[in-house]
Amino acid sequence: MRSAEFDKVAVLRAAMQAFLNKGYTKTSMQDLKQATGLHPGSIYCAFENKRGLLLAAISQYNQDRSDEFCAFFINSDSSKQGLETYLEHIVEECLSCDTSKACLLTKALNELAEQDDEVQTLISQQLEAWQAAITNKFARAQDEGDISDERSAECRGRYFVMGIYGLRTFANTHPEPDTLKKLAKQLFQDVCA
Amino acid sequence: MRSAEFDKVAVLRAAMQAFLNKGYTKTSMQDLKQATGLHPGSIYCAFENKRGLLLAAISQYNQDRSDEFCAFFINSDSSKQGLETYLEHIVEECLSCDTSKACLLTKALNELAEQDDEVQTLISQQLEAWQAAITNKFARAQDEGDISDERSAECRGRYFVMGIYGLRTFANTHPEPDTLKKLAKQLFQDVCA
DNA sequence: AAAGTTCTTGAACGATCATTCAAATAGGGC
DNA sequence: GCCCTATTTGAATGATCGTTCAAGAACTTT
Repeated sequence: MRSAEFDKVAVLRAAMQAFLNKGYTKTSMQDLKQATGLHPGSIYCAFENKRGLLLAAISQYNQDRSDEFCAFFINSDSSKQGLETYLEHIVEECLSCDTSKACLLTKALNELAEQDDEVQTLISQQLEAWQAAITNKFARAQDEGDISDERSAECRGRYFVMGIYGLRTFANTHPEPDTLKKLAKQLFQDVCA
Repeated sequence: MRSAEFDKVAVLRAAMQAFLNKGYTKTSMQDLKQATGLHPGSIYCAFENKRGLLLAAISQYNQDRSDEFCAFFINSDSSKQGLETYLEHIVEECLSCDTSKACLLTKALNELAEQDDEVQTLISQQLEAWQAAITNKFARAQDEGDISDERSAECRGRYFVMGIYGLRTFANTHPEPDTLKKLAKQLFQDVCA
């Protein structure tokens, strides 16, 4: 038995960057070859086809983002504070120059949802899990006494997620730090009220 | 002199539907031929190329949406009420089955912004004009005494636009009427507070 | 009604795409 | 150290893409 020579995680991270830069359809196998360092045959051997590479890259992206999210809460005893810092982190991400400011999940969902049910289902499940994780933090914050029980955690989680979607789209045409920070501040204030 | 035989506006509306269904890149000239009824040569004669057709379709889309927006305020003496009805209309649009629930401007911006500066500029200007129109209605509502002057109309306009972006994206994974209506209700309450 | 000009038609073009495959290469088991 | 098997390689393939263009059709003018 001979094992593959490449680092699968590194390849997937390179592929997700390529897909983020140009979108799935416009990213050619040549682009992917250059980005990942893998020849077409190797990609087909490891991921079946271009679409398989996208699915694997999406899963890796979700894993990375999930880990990143959790990191905001491991050394914090205030869930509310963690959520606020997380939101500030997203704003910073929107302000960064590179194209990673978009979310691969929503980007791929917008591009492929209507023509690929499997991609649609996979991404929907991952976005649902992300929303559930956020909702869970709101419930924690309520337990910790930092947020009132007047509105449910589910309600707040949905609104927070909607706000992040909106912020990301808004940042496409208004990448000004002050504007985005002010919007995020207001969003957080409203979602905690 | 012989005039063209086709109805330009009807062709552009058909083209925008095609672009909304599959996205710009994945909409082939064959798709456009079928959608518009125009043969490739005629499209190139009238719009120079596929990209020219997209630009014209985007402008037509913007025109249609602008007219639609204005209609919510012509027979109303309450700008606040008009904005609320407009938001409800957007929610209904998100809930409709067809693919027109997405916005062609944001969809095209997401797909093409990073590789086509002219598309990026055109769409940004139109989104900016849309936001300015909304901001103007908030200023009117303040003049009419229905909304306080505590926060500026610009601030409220930005937040409202951000919320609509978020609602549209959220609807992709959660097309449930009750959820969306509740989110929109909360959004309107927050933006008017 | 005939001529002239413009629009329409759709086959043909080169380019590029995702994908395949047979040859070359290199590690694991004996 | 040698064979076997799995991986890597990259040129070749067929399909599809946007685009072009020459011929035919139709409207306008005289």
